[in-house]
Amino acid sequence: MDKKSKSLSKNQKIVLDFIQKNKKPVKAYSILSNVQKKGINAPPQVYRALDKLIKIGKIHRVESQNSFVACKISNCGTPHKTVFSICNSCEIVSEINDPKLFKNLKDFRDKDGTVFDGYNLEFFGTCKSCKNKQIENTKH
Amino acid sequence: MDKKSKSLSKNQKIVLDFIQKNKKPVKAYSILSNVQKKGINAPPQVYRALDKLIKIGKIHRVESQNSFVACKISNCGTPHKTVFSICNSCEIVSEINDPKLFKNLKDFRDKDGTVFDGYNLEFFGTCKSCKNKQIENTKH
DNA sequence: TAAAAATTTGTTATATTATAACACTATACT
DNA sequence: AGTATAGTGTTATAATATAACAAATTTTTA
Repeated sequence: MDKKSKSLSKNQKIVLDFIQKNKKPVKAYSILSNVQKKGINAPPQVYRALDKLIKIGKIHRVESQNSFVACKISNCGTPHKTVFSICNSCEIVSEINDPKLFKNLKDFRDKDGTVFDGYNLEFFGTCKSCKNKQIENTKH
Repeated sequence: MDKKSKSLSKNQKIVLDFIQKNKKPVKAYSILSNVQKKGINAPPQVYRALDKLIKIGKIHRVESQNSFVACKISNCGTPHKTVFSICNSCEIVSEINDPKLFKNLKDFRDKDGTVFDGYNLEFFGTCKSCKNKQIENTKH
């Protein structure tokens, strides 16, 4: 079907599997401690798998958190073109899929007319659920 | 004049001064080793100054590089509303000041209608000077 | 299909980035 | 003057990431 998808190696599968099971982004050393029972012993094994998974677009790095999250955009396959919203309170991260915004970013040129290969955009705010909790805590 | 500007402390001035002298973003430990002669001895002193300078918008953190750069937008005073272009080759970083893009980002709402407090956008590409060098190296 | 090339693995050690905790000092506020 | 707030200096350590090397595996291609 998908010509691009060379099958992943053992460690890459293990790491991807763990990341995909998590709703929130996960940290490298959290991945490590959670997959040690599967035979991954040391940081380089995790970081190598992460590098590869990022390169093929299966996961993204959340720069402001040093954490990693599965790509939610069906087989986007594009690393380094990412938009996230991040809750300052619970730190949950959602990948944003907004065609109009994508177009704005894709079409952006700087003053020199430079065309960019990629971008990373992180929005910060308070998610709905956390906002509701804050309101709850106010009335007492 | 500017009611907001409480004067900076000694360490904050030293750190800001060093960052402003550099065209490229600087790393925390590079700051440290460069200001030791001025009496800053340990990482926490640097990181505290960085935190404060970020909070008041004098500098910004370049998330993908773990580095710090002076704000180029005259007294923008707004932390966490940043747009950078980053050269993949020489790693030079320019702060982008594009009103139309700012408006797009400011006005952006996610599906839930969440309003965001801030954002960080990093564009990646090859700067003009590096592109020219690459062309130079091709013809031989 | 055998040899060469490229990728992945496992491992140890170490580099880099960042914060916790504590006692103390300076500055601003009323 | 007294208290609150912010900043300092210090030691120790936590958290994140990579270098380097030998071996095994998979992919390519001749």
